[in-house]
Parts: sequence; C-alpha cells; structure tokens
Amino acid sequence: MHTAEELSKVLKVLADPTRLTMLKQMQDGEQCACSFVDCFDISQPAISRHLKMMRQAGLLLERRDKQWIHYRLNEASPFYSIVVDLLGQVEMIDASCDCDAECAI
Amino acid sequence: MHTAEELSKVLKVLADPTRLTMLKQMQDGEQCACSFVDCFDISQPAISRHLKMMRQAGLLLERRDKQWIHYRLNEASPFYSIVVDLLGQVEMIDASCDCDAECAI
DNA sequence: AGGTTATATAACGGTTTTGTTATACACGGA
DNA sequence: TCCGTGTATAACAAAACCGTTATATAACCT
Repeated sequence: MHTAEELSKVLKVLADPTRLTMLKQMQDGEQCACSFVDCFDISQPAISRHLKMMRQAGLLLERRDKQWIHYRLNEASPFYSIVVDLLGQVEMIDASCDCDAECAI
Repeated sequence: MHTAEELSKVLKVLADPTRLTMLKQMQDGEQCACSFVDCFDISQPAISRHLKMMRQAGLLLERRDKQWIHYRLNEASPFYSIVVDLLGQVEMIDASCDCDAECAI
C-alpha cells in the first residue's frame, strides 16, 4: 500500500517507452548497459541517465564485472509486483539485441 | 497487450498524485467536477485540465446534469484493469470531501 | 434579458523531462 | 604508464508539465 505521492513518483519513472522496454528486457535476465546502447537510437549518456533514474527509484540493482555494469530488476523493491504486472501488458517489438557475450559498443 | 509507447502515455497520465487521488475517488462512484475543486488546493482551471487529460486518455466518461458535469471511470477503456490494479495500491489520505448532494463551489 | 453558478480555454511562467555534445572517471591490457 | 573501452557526469537546449490569473462558454433562474 502506498501513498498517491509515492506511487506517482514510481509511475513517472515507468512512464517512458525506452525505460519500459529496458525493464522488459531485464525480465529476461541481467543486461549489460552496453546492450541498451546497442538497442536504442539514443546516445550512451541518455541510456546512462535512464538507468540512473530507475536505480534511484529502487527498481534496479547493478553488478560490476570488469568495465561492464550489469543491471537487473530489484525483486525486493516495494514496487516490484507493480512493475511485473505492468510489464506483462507490454508487447516486445524488436526481439533481441543483446551483446552480453561480447560487450563491444 | 499494448506497445511500450501506448502504455507509457497512459502511465504519464496516471503519474500525478492529484490525478491518482481523483481516480481513486471516482472508484467510489461518479464525482461532480466541483467536488474536486473542493478537495484539492489547486485552482478550478487546474482541476479542469487534469480532468481533460484523463478524458483525452480515454480513462473517463462524463455526464452533464444541468450546469454540473459528473465524471466516472471508463470501464470500457483498454487500460481500465491497469488503472484498477494501480488504484488498489493507493491508500486514501483525506477520506471524503464530496459535495454531490448540493453542488455549490 | 440579465445575473449567478459551473466548467473550459487562453496566455503566461517556473520547473521538469529528455535529448544532445563534451568531458571525466574506472577498469583492463600491452 | 599509456591507451582503449565502458560508464557517468556536466552543461546546455527544446519540449512538456503544471500551476497561476483572466476570460469565455454553458446552463439555470428570476
């Protein structure tokens, strides 16, 4: 149970097609930040800021491996079930564009 | 099932504490616009624009009765179940401030 | 018709969002 | 230590958001 203020803050984070798609991809497992840079037609700094916003909202966890940073959904977030429910309503367009095997932007 | 673009547009409409609270109140039944003006510490034009935004997103239906306009949730909206689910996560703060019996701003 | 009430629209301003480019930081390898 | 790769931050600009006040429109009532 959340206040309207709390929920609206999280919804603001979710209310972006790029971020929704990123989250959807993370449902398939951990994603390297560089894979997002590959996937979307926006700059690397833009991707970085989308990730930061979701991290600050408590929706993501990160794991550093050498120079790569891998992001995943934070299942302990109080909003995790809401995120999962919403992502269940999202259809994926371009299926896969991960570069996890060999990260090289 | 919706595209990320479609869903993000609706989430943008939902991502506001005033609008979330208005929607929550409409779950209790039709609400006269003037009751919202009573409830919130924002101007009447601001209320009017919030309502317009939700109407344009297909989330609301309106019914005119004399000079009063009553708004209610649009159960036929493709996003209705999402709205209901989200509202289920919202706790109401100030219980009731309706003026439906005698509308007089 | 004229006045009152309810709602909507117009015009404006401050803040937030979201992209960009340029630059800094972190890490690994020759 | 220097260079390349991956990621983050800074500074900026355009657009959207959300409030305000002023004004218009719609409906009711005498």
